[in-house]
Amino acid sequence: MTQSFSNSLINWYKNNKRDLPWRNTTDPYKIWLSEIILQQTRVNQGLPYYNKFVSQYPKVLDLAKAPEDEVMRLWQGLGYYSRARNLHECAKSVVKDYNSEFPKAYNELLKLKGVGKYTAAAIASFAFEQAVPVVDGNVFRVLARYFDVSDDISQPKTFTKFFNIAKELIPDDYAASFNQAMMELGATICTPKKPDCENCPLSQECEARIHHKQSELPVKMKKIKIKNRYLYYLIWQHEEKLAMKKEVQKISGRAYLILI
DNA sequence: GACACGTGGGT
DNA sequence: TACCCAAGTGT
Repeated sequence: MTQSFSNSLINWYKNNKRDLPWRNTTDPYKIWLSEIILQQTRVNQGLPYYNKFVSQYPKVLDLAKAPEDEVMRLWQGLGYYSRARNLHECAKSVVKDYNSEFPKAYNELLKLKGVGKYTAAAIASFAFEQAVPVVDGNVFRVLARYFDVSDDISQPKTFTKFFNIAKELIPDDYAASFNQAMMELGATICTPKKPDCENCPLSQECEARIHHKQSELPVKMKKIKIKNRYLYYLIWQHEEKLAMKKEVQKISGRAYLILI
C-alpha cells in the first residue's frame, strides 16, 4: 500500500517534473539558497532571484563576504525581507562556525537562522539523501486529501501528524525524489482550487476524490486578516532630485527604517 | 500558540 | 471585487 503510493508518485515525478536549476545540483549551498527563496513564494517569482544570487555569489563564502546592503538590494521585490537578512547571517555563520560547509544533520541544520523544519528536511534530503520528509503546504494538501485527514493544518500540533504519515511513506533509498515529487504533485496537479485529478497518479486510491471532498481538504481554520496602517514620510524634493537618508531608529524596541 | 511578514497570481 | 493563497520562520 505505502509502496504503491511511493512508486506511483515517484514514477509520475520522473516523467513529469519541471526542469528547474536547483534540481540539477546536490550542492547544499544552492539547495539552501533555493529553499529560502521559495518559502511562501511561487517558482516563477523566485526563479530570476535564484539565478541572480547564484551568479553573484557562486559559493557560500561569496555571500558571507558581501555587504548587507548589497544582499538586500538583490532581494528587492521578493518580499518577506527578513529572509534576506537571515540568509546573510546564515551564510556568515556557515563560514565561521562550520568551516564553509553546510552541516548534514537535520538537528544541526535547524540551528541555522532562517532554516526551520521544512528547509532543514529539504537540505537533508536533497543534498544528503537522508530520509527526512518535507512537510510544506503542498504536502499538507496531498496527504490530507489522499488519506482524508481533516485536522486543522493551521495548528502547529498538526504538523507532527503529517510528518509521521510522510515518514511512513518515504522510501529510504529515494528520499529526495519522494520529497520533490510530493511538492511537485501539490504544485501542479493537487492544487488548492480545481485539482487536476484526471492526470493524478494517485487518484484511484484518493479518499478526497472518491468522496468528492477535494474542495473541503485540507482544513485550515486560521484566516488571514489584513490591517491597514498609515505611515508618514518627509521627502525633500528639489527639481527632479529626491533627498533621502537611511537611518535606523529604535522606537519602542522595534527597528524602523526612517527615510529623511 | 497566535501573529507578522510581501509580492503577485488565480478565481 | 474581495478574498485566497504560495516550496515557512521568528518572535
